[in-house]
Amino acid sequence: MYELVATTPDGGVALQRLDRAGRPVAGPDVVPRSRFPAEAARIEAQDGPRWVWLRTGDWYPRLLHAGVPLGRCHDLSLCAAILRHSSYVAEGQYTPGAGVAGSPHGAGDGIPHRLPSGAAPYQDALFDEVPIENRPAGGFGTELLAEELHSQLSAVAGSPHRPRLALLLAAESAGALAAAEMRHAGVPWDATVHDAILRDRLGPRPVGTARPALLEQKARELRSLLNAPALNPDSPQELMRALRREGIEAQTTRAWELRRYTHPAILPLLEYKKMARLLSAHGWAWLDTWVSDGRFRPDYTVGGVVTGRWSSRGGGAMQIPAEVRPAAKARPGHRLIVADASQLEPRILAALAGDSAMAEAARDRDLYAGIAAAGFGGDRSQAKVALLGAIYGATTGESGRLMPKLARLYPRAVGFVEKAARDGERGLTVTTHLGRSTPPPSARWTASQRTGSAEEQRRADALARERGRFTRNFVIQGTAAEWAECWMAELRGRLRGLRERGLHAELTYFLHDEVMVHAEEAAAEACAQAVRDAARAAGRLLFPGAPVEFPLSVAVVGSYDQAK
DNA sequence: CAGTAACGCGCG
DNA sequence: AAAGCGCGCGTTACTG
Repeated sequence: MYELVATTPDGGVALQRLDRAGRPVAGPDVVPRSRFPAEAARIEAQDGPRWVWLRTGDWYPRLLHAGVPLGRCHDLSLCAAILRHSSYVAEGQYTPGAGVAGSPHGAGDGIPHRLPSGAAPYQDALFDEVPIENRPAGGFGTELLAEELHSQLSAVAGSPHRPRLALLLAAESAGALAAAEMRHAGVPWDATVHDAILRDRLGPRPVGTARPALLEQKARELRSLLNAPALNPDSPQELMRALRREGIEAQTTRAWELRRYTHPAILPLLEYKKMARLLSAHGWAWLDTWVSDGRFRPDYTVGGVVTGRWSSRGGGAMQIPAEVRPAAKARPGHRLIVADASQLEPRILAALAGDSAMAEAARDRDLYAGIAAAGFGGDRSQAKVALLGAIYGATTGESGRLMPKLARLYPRAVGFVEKAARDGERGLTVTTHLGRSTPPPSARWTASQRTGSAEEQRRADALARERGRFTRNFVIQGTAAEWAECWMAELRGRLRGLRERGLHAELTYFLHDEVMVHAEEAAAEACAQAVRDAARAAGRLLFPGAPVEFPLSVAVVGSYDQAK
């Protein structure tokens, strides 16, 4: 059973029960906005329907604020974005927003969907294309949304991969709930610990925009060592000129390039860059802006990456550097359960390709060691470089040289990624295990492939290879994201069960192949077990019966830095 | 002067 | 060491 939520022209909330096919079973009930949380709580307690709405972010945060968590939903916008490109949906079977009168889709005027220029260009807001004058006053009501749901469900029902596609839409929607819940909970963040780290590395917080004392000291040291009394080390141009005068012919001021030179100024310069980075990216300004009430609350964008990975906005939630992780600290009486999937992407490759030899090697907890033992004379680093090269499409260097060897060892796995690469180079789309496809190549890309001059041909070939590397990686990264989203969805349900037993435990952070749970001491071990159970369940959901396992490393710790 | 591109570096 | 994939974001440098 579905419970549809929509806005009414006068700003109220329309709630309507739909059957399993997405058809209304009764007329909508309208409640004032203020009564929505209480009404939602009542309906949720009654039979826990699958809630349906245009965007989870429009409704769920205020329910969480009112203390009304929900179990399941169907996020029409996220599901539309998947179905729109999916190769698991037959051509012409589904058009996003086709039910909207006057929309470019409905009118059939041939206007291609423009990608909205938002933070997440791959994630369409369903009705963004509808001209303002054609939008129903007060928003999109139950009729339009019910029709959209029905057409999405029909697309799934008619798919040759119905179970996979249904799983993907359910997982993506569960992800949307989890994203709102994690923002609501926030990562417990100890500003005192963070400040202590900054003081230790940079000196006390300066007034205004002055450099902190230790950073200024480092700048003075640099000016002296480079014989450049007026040097501003923050300016790449000034820095480059100063380095040149000292005979350092670096092409860029990147740390890895500078490291190749031996000059007394190099080490202090690298230290300066590290310190300056800490200050600008995770200094006091970051703390002021993104941490409040002892919590860091990033805004996750589900499906924000073309592969289906999430992105985030605000505070760089997916780039928390190791340096400041001690500040992510469990509250008194609580613990953090931090878990990550070990070597997820190569394991996904073994499962996707059905490569039993690779799966056999992956039975080792350390997959790279297993593969090294099987064919790289026990050299783990060689095995790792070779495998990552296969997943990313390396052609040069050590990784490129090892490819033939890897291909002899695991012809099915290597053949699988090679096919994805060749398809991409030819302009085809490729698809993850559960059914997320790449968008078709851009018109510019396609035009570039019909070329004349030798110079244009070279450029076209380079673009084709570039797209091949993208599609090669897409199937792996995208399927890994699906596993991780199923893992999180399973975990979310299990944590709910713990809370019903009176144990406080909340999902607080998610990063590609890693989760963090904040739980009271008494619940910590049960959480760790829930995390492991959820991973097994995710493996069975994606690859039923496959001999591939997805081991985790799980740490129960006081602060984030203590994990791993 | 505002908007944008390029750079550089953090994460998986 | 980086390379080969995917991101966000702060700063500097440039453009209109």
